[in-house]
Amino acid sequence: MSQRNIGVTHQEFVEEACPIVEVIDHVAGKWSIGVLVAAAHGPVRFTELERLVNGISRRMLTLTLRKLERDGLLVRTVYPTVPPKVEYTLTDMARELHESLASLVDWAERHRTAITAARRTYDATTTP
Amino acid sequence: MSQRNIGVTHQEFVEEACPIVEVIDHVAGKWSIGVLVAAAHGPVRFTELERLVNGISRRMLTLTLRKLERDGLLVRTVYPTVPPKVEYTLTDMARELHESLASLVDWAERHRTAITAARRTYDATTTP
DNA sequence: CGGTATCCGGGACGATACTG
DNA sequence: CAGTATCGTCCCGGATACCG
Repeated sequence: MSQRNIGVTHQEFVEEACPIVEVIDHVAGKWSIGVLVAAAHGPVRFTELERLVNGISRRMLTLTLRKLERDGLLVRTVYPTVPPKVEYTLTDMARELHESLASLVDWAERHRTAITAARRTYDATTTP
Repeated sequence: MSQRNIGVTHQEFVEEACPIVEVIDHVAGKWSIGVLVAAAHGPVRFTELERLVNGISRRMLTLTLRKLERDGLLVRTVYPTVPPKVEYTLTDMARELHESLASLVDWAERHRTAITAARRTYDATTTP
């Protein structure tokens, strides 16, 4: 990665090249997985997602949704009612992804105590 | 997330709770997937990984390896020779994860042009 | 209800240089 | 070969406040 990307941010530079690593980074990002999995059941509203995705802030939810919409993984449907109603739906491309994500989450749930234990051991042996 | 986590970083705070989102964040992080997939073939050396994982810097490779080792996903074996030789091997826990990761990478490869196209469309319709 | 705007601290990350 | 150290930048992401 040369230093001659003057006037262009690293973000833009990487997007230009669009390697898989960057695609994965979007799709498998901290919040993206939660949102994608939560939206898999069917159309989901903004506030629902806020509750379903544990620990996400309103700001990050908005940003994550916009990013996923931009990548063509989510469709945003606005119903011009009062109060407003907005629904998010997975695209076919995203639905195809769902199984991989689900198995990832499953793995994480099954092994998270083992991971916590491994960390404690590692920390104990490196910092006495 | 209360504001009363004085004296404790956000990192530490989240690790304490250790929710799946944080486990996934480690495992599915930008570089972690690449490293994990590259190491799946068998024992891999540091320099090999540097070549296999496209675009990673030496620094990030080291940090990623340490993080994965700490989480109990990688075993680091040092051979006390000159020049030194270090091998990284997946643990059983990590090997179990490999299939999910591989299908994720496969998905990303199959759809990355579609994603690039979706972005262009999105950008064109939002910023005229 | 479903956002947007602003502020700001801390972490992610590359570049560069040095080492056993 | 396989790292560590240091530095500087950019961006992630929470807190808070405001809006149609």
